[in-house]
Amino acid sequence: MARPRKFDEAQAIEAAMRAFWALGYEATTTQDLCEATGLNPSSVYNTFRSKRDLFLLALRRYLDDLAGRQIALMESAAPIREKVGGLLDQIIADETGDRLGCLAVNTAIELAPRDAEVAGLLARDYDRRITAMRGAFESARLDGELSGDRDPLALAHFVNAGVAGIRVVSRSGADRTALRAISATVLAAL
Amino acid sequence: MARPRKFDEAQAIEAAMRAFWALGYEATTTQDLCEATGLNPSSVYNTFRSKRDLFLLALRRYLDDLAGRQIALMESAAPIREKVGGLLDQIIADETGDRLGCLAVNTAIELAPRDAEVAGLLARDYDRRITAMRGAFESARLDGELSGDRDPLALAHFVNAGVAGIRVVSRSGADRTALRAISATVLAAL
DNA sequence: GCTATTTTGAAATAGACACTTCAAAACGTG
DNA sequence: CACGTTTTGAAGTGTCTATTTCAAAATAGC
Repeated sequence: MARPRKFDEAQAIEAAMRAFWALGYEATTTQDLCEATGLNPSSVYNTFRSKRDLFLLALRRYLDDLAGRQIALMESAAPIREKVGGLLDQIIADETGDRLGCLAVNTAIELAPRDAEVAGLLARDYDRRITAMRGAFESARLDGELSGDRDPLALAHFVNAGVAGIRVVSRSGADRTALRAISATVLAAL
Repeated sequence: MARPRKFDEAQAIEAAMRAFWALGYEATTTQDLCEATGLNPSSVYNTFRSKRDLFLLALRRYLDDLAGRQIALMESAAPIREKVGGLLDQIIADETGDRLGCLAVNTAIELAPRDAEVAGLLARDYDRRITAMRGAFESARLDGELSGDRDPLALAHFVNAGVAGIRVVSRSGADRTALRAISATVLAAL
């Protein structure tokens, strides 16, 4: 019926995602995107319409992945302090290893204030993660792992802010020791 | 001796600071800077050499201001929980009021990963604020406001991450109630 | 194997962006 | 008041950026 594509759309979105992730939205040029995906501009624009539309696809993919993994962790059978500790360890490994950081945090800062659609995607993702984490804190309270007077929703927001805070201060020059101190203090506050 | 300037350099830096603050480094154009400062491009470039140099001046100014206010608060005579509570209240007012956010956080995310000089400025500022806050926690321990087994440096890093975390989750869609829950949990953890 | 339809590659385009040029203007000083 | 020097405004400059164009290429169905 027509000439078939040479490339895999999902793979291209993932490549674009990595480019946006590493460079930020504004600093990523169409040339960067073409090099990352291995595509010609005409293919990129024929398939994805615009840089912004491609970014939205990449962001959606990133957020689904992120929320998926966090929700799985929160719904697992481990004790609550192990779940939260595992999450924090993951963030620290992330920030001290490849130093890529987090596309959700980057986007919340760079783009959300002036792009309502982006802000909406982030808010939806935040809600999903908060809901899963609140569920985990509620179960923990029922299991007696947590004192009954703690508010699961407040704790979920608190841990989430801890995660975001670690990411930011890591980029402000805090070293691994500092990040571990923060993580330990967050855990001790549960 | 020569034609005098029509404008005040410090005022121009402050205007530029506000533009970078609201829009981010990449998204702020030379035209934005000219409009914000009320200057002709030739005056901007004659005075400040480049967009990046002007940004560095604006960032320095912002960080000095920020650190100055935080250090003054930490060195004040109030009880430690009042100091930290006041700081957190300020952040929440900031994020729910004019919604401008924080240039230091924005820059740590957008620019620091690919600009060593910027990263250096942020690291220096982070150190100053941590030092002042650690001092406040140390005094509080001596005054018996804080149990003796708490590590003042760890607490300083923790509160700082809490501040940054509140700013990020606020931009991810968290509402005022959520921010207050985070603030309360941080305070309760001291 | 022709046709209709879509993709691809190379080249182009229009506008924006960071920055410059240069002559006229505006002083302090001698 | 004229000189030396710097600033200013208007108008550029070259480069980059997002996006488009268009003809050639590649298929599936007839």
